[in-house]
Amino acid sequence: MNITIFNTLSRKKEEFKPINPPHVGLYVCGPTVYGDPHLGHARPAITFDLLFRLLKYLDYKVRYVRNITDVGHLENDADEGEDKIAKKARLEELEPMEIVQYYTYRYHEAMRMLNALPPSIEPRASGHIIEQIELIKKIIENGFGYESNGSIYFDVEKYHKKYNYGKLSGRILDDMLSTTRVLDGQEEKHNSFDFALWKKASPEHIMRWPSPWSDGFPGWHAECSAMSTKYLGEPFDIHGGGMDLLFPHHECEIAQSVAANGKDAVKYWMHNNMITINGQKMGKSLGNFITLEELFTGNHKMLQQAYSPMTIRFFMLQAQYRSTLDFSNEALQAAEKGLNRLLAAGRALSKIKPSEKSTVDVSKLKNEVLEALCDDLNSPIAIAILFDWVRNINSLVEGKETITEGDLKTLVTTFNTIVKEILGLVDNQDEGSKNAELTGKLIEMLLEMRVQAKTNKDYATSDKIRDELNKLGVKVMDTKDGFDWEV
RNA sequence: GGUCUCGUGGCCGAGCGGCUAGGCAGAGGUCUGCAAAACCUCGUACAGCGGUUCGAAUCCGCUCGAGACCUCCA
Repeated sequence: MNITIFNTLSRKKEEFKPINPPHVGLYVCGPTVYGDPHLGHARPAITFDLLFRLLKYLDYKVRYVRNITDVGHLENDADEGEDKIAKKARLEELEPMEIVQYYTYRYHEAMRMLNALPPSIEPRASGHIIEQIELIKKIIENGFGYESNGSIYFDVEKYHKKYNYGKLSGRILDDMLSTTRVLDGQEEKHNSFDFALWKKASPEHIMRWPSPWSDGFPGWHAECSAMSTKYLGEPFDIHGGGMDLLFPHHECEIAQSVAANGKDAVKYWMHNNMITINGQKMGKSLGNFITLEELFTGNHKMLQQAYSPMTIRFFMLQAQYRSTLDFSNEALQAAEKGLNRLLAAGRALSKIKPSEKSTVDVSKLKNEVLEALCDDLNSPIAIAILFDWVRNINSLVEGKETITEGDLKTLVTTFNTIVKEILGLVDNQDEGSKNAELTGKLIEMLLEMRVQAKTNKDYATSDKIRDELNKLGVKVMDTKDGFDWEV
């Protein structure tokens, strides 16, 4: 099946054709590890995790590279402020690499809980200083970088004369020239929109490396160009990230690659949209961001309750990645209930008894879901189709619809593959630890006793068992031929 | 100010010229000792005003409103 991808470069959906099939190179901008992972980090992680899973399902050999930015990301993009990690280190009186280590670990933990598969390679900017220096050398050789006081800057104006600066973000250089002219404290740069490739470190700056130009550190944009090329070659297939990185980060990446190698490094650019809270973007400066831990524990003034990692994942998948997604308690609670219904149907599959003939068309499920996902990752449609099947599954359990043994096998495999492997929605209830197994057996023992009480019309006892279990968080449901329960 | 998105039923969210998703909430019903779950039925929504068309939520124009980027952010 062919995948179409909305390419930011052309602003159109394009058919995805890998450069070297069956191999696919996927690079996604990862976090700058100077703070706890938040709701915003979850969006690209889940979006590109879905793409990764889908591509693998379609038998592509995917190399998924997602970086860790641990140096060079400054407080503001005028190439002025302090390095984010250095600042955090100073505030916490820690070694910068302690900050990096701690928040990288926190990020990994959160991603694991969200069931986002680890990338194939997770390179760190600080581990690729040499590659970045080589890249900068090439840019200078080709005449697009200049030295100023030990720092190296990218000459955007010169680059634009030969190539097209702004083609990704739709920015027009002449407009930028006329609207930005204040150069307070930016004497090192020829133009305000020039960006740093290498920054000379001030004496007190801890994170510093030797280079031909000065002891210093690389500019923020250099790492992605250097590392994507190193691990995926040039050109490679897909580069992803949040929409907020479109400008200047990705625009600069393009300029760097083209300036160094004379050609574009990326075939398809993909950008996920933002999470909003009450219609407004979640952002550090707005003070309205929620960390993933707060979300998982419910420990935040805006949260009415805790939301499980799977609820968050499902919530995100219910919207297409290019739409903004508005966060609210109401929306998350709806997602939680919907997810439970979906997962309950998955569990109910084992209760279906095969019949002589099928009154449902199983073959359609897989095709329709894949078709939706292959259309620029339209996960909401895929989920809508799954819910049609939730209804079918429940009807099959009740015997209102029938299915042959062969079709049932297909249904079980297909449904589980889509939900668990492709959408990555796992059911915590079937994570079979010894304890969980024991608990399950104990609950069932109690419920057997309750059935006994019921047949004896001893409703006092039967209700007591149910109420006590409810108190412990076990939901009890009677069925035609017994009972059902969930935690 | 420049560039660009978007306004869909109570809420969230698909749809991108005709066949009017889905989830949650709500109403009624079936089942049941009760409850829960499940199932069935129900709401005819597309910011406003014009235009194109046999036909528009979907295309064009204007108006109103919201938001994003141009500063750090995924």
